[in-house]
Amino acid sequence: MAVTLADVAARAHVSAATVSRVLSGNYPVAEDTRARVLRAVDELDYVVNGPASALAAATSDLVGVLVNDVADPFFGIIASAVQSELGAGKLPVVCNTGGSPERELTYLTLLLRQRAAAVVITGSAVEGGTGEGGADGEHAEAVAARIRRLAANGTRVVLCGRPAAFAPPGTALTLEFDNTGGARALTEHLIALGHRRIGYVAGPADRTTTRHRLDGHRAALAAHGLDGDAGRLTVHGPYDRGSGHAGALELLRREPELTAIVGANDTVALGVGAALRERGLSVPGDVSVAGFDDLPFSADMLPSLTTVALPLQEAGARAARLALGLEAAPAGGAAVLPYELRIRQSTGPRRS
Amino acid sequence: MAVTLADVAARAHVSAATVSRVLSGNYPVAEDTRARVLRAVDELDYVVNGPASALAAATSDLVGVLVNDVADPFFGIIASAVQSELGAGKLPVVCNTGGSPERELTYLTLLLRQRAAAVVITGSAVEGGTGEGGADGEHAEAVAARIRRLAANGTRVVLCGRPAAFAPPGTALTLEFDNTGGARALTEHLIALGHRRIGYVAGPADRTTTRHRLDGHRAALAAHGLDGDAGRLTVHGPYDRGSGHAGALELLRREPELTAIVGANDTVALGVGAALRERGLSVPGDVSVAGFDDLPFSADMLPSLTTVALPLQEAGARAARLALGLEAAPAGGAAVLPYELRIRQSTGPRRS
DNA sequence: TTGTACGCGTTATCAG
DNA sequence: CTGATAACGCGTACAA
Repeated sequence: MAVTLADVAARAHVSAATVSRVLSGNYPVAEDTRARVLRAVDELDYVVNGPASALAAATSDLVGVLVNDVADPFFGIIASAVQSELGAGKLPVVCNTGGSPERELTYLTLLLRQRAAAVVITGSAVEGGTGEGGADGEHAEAVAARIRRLAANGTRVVLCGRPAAFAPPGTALTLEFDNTGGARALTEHLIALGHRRIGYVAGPADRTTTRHRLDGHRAALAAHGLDGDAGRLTVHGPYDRGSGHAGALELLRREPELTAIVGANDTVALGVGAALRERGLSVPGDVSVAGFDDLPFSADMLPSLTTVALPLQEAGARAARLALGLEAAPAGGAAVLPYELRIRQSTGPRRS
Repeated sequence: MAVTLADVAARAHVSAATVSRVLSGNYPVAEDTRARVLRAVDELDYVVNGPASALAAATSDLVGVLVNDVADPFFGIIASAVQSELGAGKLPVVCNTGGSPERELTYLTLLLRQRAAAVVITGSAVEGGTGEGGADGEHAEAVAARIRRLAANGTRVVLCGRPAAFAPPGTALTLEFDNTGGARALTEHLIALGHRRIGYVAGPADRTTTRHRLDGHRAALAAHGLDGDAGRLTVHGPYDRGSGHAGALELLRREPELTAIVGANDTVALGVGAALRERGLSVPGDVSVAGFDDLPFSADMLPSLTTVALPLQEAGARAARLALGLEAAPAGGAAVLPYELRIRQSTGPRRS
């Protein structure tokens, strides 16, 4: 890695400054000079020193992408879309936080250290104990502080799937999913099918996404006077298959007359379905099952899963464009992305 | 971002060099001095300038991870494992190459520019037209050249799921999957069940993984004198659901008497199953179906999918350790990871 | 349009 | 164990 700007400059008989300008492309340079420089670059197989230019320019071409876990298709799809939209030139630094605010903080600091050009924070936030919908837990405060600092440094911050309230006003752009609307539509669908005792296997109680989806579910129930039992018919657990399995069993224990179970997401619904099968219950004959997210495999389940589709890909791509400043900020700095109810075979009329 | 090493030094009444040593931790510093420095760091909320230190130290703490597409669980799982094993401090730069050698080259160059500490290259390679098992296409040459340069720069290179032949000798460590062995075992399983006419929906013809899996399949067939028809009973396509769907239909057209179809991977098998159902064929009653990779959803399909499990997580974690130099290199610089045949419900005795 | 010269914030070498 | 000081390689006012 011996060849530097100076070497190229010498070979092209120009100054280092000129080479820099040719490579940056943001400054007028005579055509023949440029050609000479480019040839020298090629002949020497010169590769820019990223850290050096980042130091001098005070910004790198790294873009941080915080996700719970890339192995989870929900995040994998978003991360993939971000990365694709970034195009060559920008490099996505994908960080698994596992949903832990501490690790979020750690990575945000690391990204701050790298002078990242932008940061996309995906996934739900952990809510503080006291606030309701606000961002006032101590961790939320710390994360907000980091975001403020990032923004002050010129790093663009985009929240994707997290309420705008979790970043100080004016420091970030936000893309939210309509979790409440989707959940409500889903439960309305079940109620329309005649279901009255509907179980809900929710995510961890302290996540915003969990609460929003639950809010939508409860709103639908309340609209039909069915919310009296809501507390008893709700169990919490992580957003995984095991939680759906255990949750379904627990719900059935609490209320054998259940005719429908909603999973906090598709993966949970998968576990719910498996538990039901083990119990000898048919889906949707005995019990209807529904999920959320519409991950790729959901349509291929048997029976295919009724769920709520979220524009994950679009969200990621748009987040990337916002992060690069290629797209105008949405009005008010935040946009809500639409959901789409996907009624498939796992839900049907209530058993008589 | 005004606060620098010098500011901290001033506050702690020491030199910048001392602060640097305290923060790097790789140099003896008096206990009280260290405490004073640490306090100053804390009080000023100092954050190291990554690019600056990368420039001075000639290496960053970025680790490149090249994958086909993180949205694909196969790669998502590996990437996630790499990232988790990296721990805080190292940042994973995840690059989607879409399997394209050009983009692989582009990202490798970008990583070279960043002075990445290490690079993990996952996924199969594209084979040159002339060679057989070698790495002599022009693209392969170019990629090899980049790898050589990376290695020369001190960047550790780890190939994960790609033959060692695709990196110049001594420049990279390799973790390979036993695709051939797994494929052979899978087809042996089908043959043992009585199947004689077995279709195969393979991946793109020019990928090493495709060839290796096909080799294993053919070897099993040959061992039982069933390879006469192999060419006719094989179709190629991308590693996706649509390919499995179309492939199954085409195979059925070519040979209506087919009693089993193997997909190049689980996603392809999903498509195969869907096509079969549409044709009114039952699985495994009429036709047995098998996949490869054992992705998370495979066990939950109905019928659950017989497949070959690969230690994706372990591979990613180990690749990360090799990349960090935390684990001794395997003998000969390359290790082959074991597969595990997972016999489930999608395969059964040949219909009579 | 091109060259000069300095600064970016760290690390590492070399004294002390 | 600690302090100067010289790189590290590039961007960019400023000058020509």
